[in-house]
Amino acid sequence: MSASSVVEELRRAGVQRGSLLALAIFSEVGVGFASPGFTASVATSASDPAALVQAIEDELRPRWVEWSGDTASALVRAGVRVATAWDLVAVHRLLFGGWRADPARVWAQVHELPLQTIPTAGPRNLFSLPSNDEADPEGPRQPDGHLRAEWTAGGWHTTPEHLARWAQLALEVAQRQQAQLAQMANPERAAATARAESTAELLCAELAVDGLPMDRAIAESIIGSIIGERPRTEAEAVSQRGQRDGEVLGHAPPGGQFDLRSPGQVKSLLRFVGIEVPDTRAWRLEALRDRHPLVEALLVWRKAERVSTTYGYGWLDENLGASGRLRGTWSGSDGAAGRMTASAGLHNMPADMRPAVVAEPGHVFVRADLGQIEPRVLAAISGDPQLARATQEPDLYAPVAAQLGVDRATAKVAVLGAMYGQTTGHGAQVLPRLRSSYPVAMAYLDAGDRSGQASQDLRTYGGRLIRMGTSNPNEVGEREARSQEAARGRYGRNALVQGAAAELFKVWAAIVRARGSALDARIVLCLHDELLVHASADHAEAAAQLVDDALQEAAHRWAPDGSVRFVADTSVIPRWSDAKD
DNA sequence: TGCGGCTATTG
DNA sequence: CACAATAGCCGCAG
Repeated sequence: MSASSVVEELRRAGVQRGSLLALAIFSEVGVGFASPGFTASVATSASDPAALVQAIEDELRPRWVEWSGDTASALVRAGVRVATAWDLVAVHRLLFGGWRADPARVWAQVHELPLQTIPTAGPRNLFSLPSNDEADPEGPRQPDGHLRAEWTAGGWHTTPEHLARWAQLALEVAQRQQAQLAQMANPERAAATARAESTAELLCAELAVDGLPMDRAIAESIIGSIIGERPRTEAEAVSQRGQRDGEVLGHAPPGGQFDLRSPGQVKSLLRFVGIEVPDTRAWRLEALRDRHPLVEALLVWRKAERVSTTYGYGWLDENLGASGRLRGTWSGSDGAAGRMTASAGLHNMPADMRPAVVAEPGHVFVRADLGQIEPRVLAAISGDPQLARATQEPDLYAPVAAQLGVDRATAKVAVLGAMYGQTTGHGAQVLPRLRSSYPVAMAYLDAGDRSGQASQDLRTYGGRLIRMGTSNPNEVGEREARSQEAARGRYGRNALVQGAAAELFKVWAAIVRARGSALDARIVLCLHDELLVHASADHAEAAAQLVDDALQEAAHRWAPDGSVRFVADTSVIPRWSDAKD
């Protein structure tokens, strides 16, 4: 079947820009499509699945319904980047919270079926229940409504017809998800979040394939300056290690046997030289630098050990490809509040390594980071008019400090402390003034705190469910229980802010991704409040403008009332580490 | 072998 | 060491 005839059939079936078109693709077998009232499948032997998807994208630009980011990854690897998607896993996590989102679970929860009765995989023809579809006893549904284990276990997609059925099921899930989103407190906003979260999955698939441009020679020279040349043999590695250890142990009295990698033994070692500490964390040792030369040596050792074990030659070998791209796995909505996460050190690369992140020849980075995103987000989601007024200033903490009658540093720790749930220290002393100046914002945070303490689930501004796990009061003592309750309160309080910030960030990233494709400007790193865009030097200014414009558009779409201002610090630089402006 | 504790790195 | 994350090694239980 030719690509053009498939496109024509889909067009006749009413598929157009933005309409749901479910996709199931398995390159060895073929591809299945499903839209309302229309299903099709094409075998790989008859047509290249990726080329077919590309043709449909070019002609119709539907919103592709995909079971998960795996589909997007397969497409990107095949060179196809679609504009929009409806990612069932991403929307499932939005609706129901949590992390687990295998097809059987996604299906069950959206159909309000009990999770306990999800069938577990078994031998194919043993104990398998008949389908509840009499016309199709081999079909995917059991009489109890669950998907049959054979259909969810994987490895079954052996024919194009199976893929078409799988696409049909995806479409049904998407429609049910949309119906559930429509019942939420703010249906339009929840649907918008679902679309942005789905697009984030597309972006994650692209980030994983594209990687972060990194100069291996520079990276190796930075590593070399901290831990020395790359060892050529195992013996050399052992000797280098021993030498590093010796630099510290040389300050200790002779005869002792201490493993510097064991916190307990480091504590003993410090006691040997007359220093007693409850733990050996760097910030604590920092203050004791002058007490004994061993402390300084230990701090230097720790830094080198970190590079040696985590961000050293092994790290480069494992994650930096021959093409000069650092690649990790990306997750679009991870953890407590749905932030993006990445492996391979992409989110926690030491600042010392960042000079090695260099744009390719003829290219630059557009680096943009959001200023004070969390308090600005708090102003928006809580609707606090006084805090919203403060966001009009480029430095939000200046008007807050004036309002509270304290210096800027105090205002900052107070605001951050309020969002984190801090109850002691310098910032907390200003809490009463914060409450009287910004009562709406503070009430919003307190409500999140109370829900958390009571183990009641929360929803973010964009509609993401924050599940509050219930603890077992019988298993812990009274004091421990109270401390856990307080921790849940801080968790709930912060998840509302952090989660909403993640939602705004993804809307921003999605717009940059969409607008940037025309300039061939590509996002190569997402870092919670920072975007790194790799662009041709010829289009540097246009790309920078695009990133700034995208933020204003994102803010307008995400919080249309417009009372809160969002600001980005944007610069065009050859290296990630280069100074702003 | 798996897991909690400790530590360091980042936003 | 407030909130979140990834990741390595040690020590201990099974």
